[in-house]
Amino acid sequence: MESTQEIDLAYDVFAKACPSRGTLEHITGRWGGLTLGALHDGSLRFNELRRRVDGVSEKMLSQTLQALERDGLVHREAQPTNPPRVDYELTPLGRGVAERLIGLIQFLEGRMDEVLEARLRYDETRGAR
Amino acid sequence: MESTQEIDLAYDVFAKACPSRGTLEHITGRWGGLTLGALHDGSLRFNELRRRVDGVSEKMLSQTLQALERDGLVHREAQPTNPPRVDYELTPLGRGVAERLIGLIQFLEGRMDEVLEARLRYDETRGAR
DNA sequence: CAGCATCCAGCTTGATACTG
DNA sequence: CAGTATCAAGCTGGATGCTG
Repeated sequence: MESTQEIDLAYDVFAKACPSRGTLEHITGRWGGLTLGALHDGSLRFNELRRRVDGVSEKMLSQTLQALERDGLVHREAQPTNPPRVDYELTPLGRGVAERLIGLIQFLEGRMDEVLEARLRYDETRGAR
Repeated sequence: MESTQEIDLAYDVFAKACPSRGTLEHITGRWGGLTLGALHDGSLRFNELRRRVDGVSEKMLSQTLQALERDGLVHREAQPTNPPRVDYELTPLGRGVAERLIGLIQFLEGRMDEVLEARLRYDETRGAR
């Protein structure tokens, strides 16, 4: 198990020591944001989540959920039934993070026309090879 | 030059097609956020940026800046002097993104005590092996 | 169903060397 | 100074097979 590797290199965010760096990577990483987004609508079971975060492998979903749970952003509720049932939901902290992340995403989506336009200009200028 | 690979797999953010996905990765990626953060304080030259975003290689900084410029988040101003002088600064769009990103980061930093506490609890419970 | 362990391909990154 | 080109190494993530 090499999940929680916590590399945490020697750089930081704004020239200040940044202990949140690791957590931030769990949030903004490949699957973290998608997972938080999916859970923002409500509690979900493992395989529901897997379908919701389309494209994630069970390995990555598992790793992602463990990281988020460890950081206190997601709560894991396991019923010892058979077959097992495990529900995941955002903690209050996780909701705060998810909302801000969604805010960023929606801001961006609202301006994608600007982005696309900028890309066209850029590609015309330099993409000319 | 393999920079703008734009893989853009078949998944999306909230079960909706998500064209902003690529840009979001530039923003939240390894160096994108750091770079936006550094530029939030004002215009910087390449090597100033390199020192500010401590740990970044010139290759990665170059790639990151190109991606952000292409997305219209960063403006590049090159003086054809000798030695050359190139200044980078956020565009209005970039500032909007940077502010939201910083908001997220500061929210997180303000609650790192909760995160750290959650980790302790988690490690006690499961880290017990 | 809900995961864990292993294998390994390929992308990402960092070092290094070079250009204008 | 401001990059580009090339290359090796290492981590990331997907596929697969197995457990409870």
